Amino acid sequence: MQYPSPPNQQRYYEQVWDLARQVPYGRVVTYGQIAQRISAPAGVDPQEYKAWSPRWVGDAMAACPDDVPWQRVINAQGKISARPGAQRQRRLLEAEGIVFVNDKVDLKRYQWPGPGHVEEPRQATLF
DNA sequence: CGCTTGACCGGAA
DNA sequence: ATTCCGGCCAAGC
Repeated sequence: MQYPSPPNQQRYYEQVWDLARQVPYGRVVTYGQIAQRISAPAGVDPQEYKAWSPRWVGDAMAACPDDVPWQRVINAQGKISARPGAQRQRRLLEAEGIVFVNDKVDLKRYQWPGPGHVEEPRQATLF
């Protein structure tokens, strides 16, 4: 497949890394989510930005500095994108307390920002 | 130089 | 639920 890159790629990547660094321990974000939080670079058609930016975020993550918690960025299906190293990513997330069911995490529960975890339905404590 | 190859996503079939 | 499709640049070999 063939796809465009952002103008000023390096600066775009840095914006991605800055956002990724804000994801707390035990939480995840999606590529598209990070892309949405970065405004389309000047000269990029909004429609085109919407189409390609999630991939750009993926490209940025592939080249991220060591201080970025790269393991917390996953795809919009709640899965780890296939590649060599995917298994290591899963281990790191599990070590943060994240549970995988059928190779997928519950985004409602772990996606950041958000509540952080879904309270179990609890019966009112009766006296 | 000319290939090849990419951490994605949403809508349609 | 699953597969297919469009989106059309730049780094590395």
